[in-house]
Amino acid sequence: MQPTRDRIVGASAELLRRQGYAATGVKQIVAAAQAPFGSVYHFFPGGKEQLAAEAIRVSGAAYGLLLPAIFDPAPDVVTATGAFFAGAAEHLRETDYADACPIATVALEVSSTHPPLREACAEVFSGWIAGGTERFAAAGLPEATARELAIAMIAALEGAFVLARALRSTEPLDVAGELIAARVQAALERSAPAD
Amino acid sequence: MQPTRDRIVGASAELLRRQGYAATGVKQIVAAAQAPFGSVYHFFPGGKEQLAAEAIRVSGAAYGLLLPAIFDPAPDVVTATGAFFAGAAEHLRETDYADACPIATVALEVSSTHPPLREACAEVFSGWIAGGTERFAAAGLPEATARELAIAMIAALEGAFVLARALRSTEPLDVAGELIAARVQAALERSAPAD
DNA sequence: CGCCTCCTAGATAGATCGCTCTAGTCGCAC
DNA sequence: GTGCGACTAGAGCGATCTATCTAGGAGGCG
Repeated sequence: MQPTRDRIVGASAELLRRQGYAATGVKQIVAAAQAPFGSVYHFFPGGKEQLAAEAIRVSGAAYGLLLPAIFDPAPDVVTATGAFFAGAAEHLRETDYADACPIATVALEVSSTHPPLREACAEVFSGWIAGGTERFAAAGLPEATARELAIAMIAALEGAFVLARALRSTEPLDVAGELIAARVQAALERSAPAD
Repeated sequence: MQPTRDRIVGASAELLRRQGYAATGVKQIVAAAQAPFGSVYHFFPGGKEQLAAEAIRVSGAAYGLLLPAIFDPAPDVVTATGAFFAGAAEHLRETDYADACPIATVALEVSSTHPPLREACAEVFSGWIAGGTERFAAAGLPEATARELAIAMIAALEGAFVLARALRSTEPLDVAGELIAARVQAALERSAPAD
């Protein structure tokens, strides 16, 4: 079994992803993690907030690894972009529309009320944007265009997740994925017309 | 002063938008609405959940009115699309990144835990999609294309809100707005090449 | 062996949660 | 005036929340 601390962080990340910060109790976390209650405050003297901040950073970093995992082995960035959305749609369907973005729920919930958690979310998003920018730039796009596409891709994914979970349909993910992939293609053609 | 019932719904909508469902207490709602506690359970025998469902529907419908308000007087749909995102960005800045989508926070929070609230959110989103489809179709686009653009527009807006609130920047809204407007333009050119 | 540190274990405090309940006020119909 | 329904008003219930507290077990080191 994983060490207690890791189990606590892992269980927190999963619960935060599904139900958000306020609705997730410390008791619920320790029950899911099969950990003693006191251990939470031993490892995280800052309490629930510190634990949530770490869970956000850890699960955000883990989710960010999907970028290289999907983009690097793909034949081209357009295919990779499409696969990115398709994979998200599949995972969402498999988990009965529960597992979308690991941090978006918390991000919206706490942005105006818990500055440390907002900052943790901001760091994660910035990391994703940097990762996406890197991939698009590696495909030959100018830095500024690459960054815009990365932001647009992540925004489209997040928004499609919102619609998909509420509507219980992957249509938004399909539509958004196609649109972003088309945009990436168009940008590539524009930046290197004589391919 | 507005009737008590309306003040309760209004205060609920505002608090739900900013902090979500779980973090918003009934006591906090009546304090903000300057209403007696008992009135909540007089008007909403279903309790907090029923109240939240109505607040979602009301504020969702109100937000949906932005679509005709912006699209109908605009010279063309491309300009309107841009203005839609620009207006959202301005409002977000004005409220110190507190007021974004009135229902997205709740939508993510409750989609897997409170079916009646998920359904209320789904109805609102469906209404917005229908409204957007109508506008794009009126501009001459085929029904299917219009619907895809409407979904993409709303998804991009929602996702940009998530990023913007966390990052405390309107850059995602600017980028997403430009991308969607360009996509609308491209669709128009494709469907009526000999303008 | 004794000692120290790290971690487990959970009882418990104090505040807050959603909600119920009773009592009272107000305006309108007759 | 009298009666009635609609609404106001908030005390208080049981449950649950986060966080603290004390006590003990496990293992390394002298």
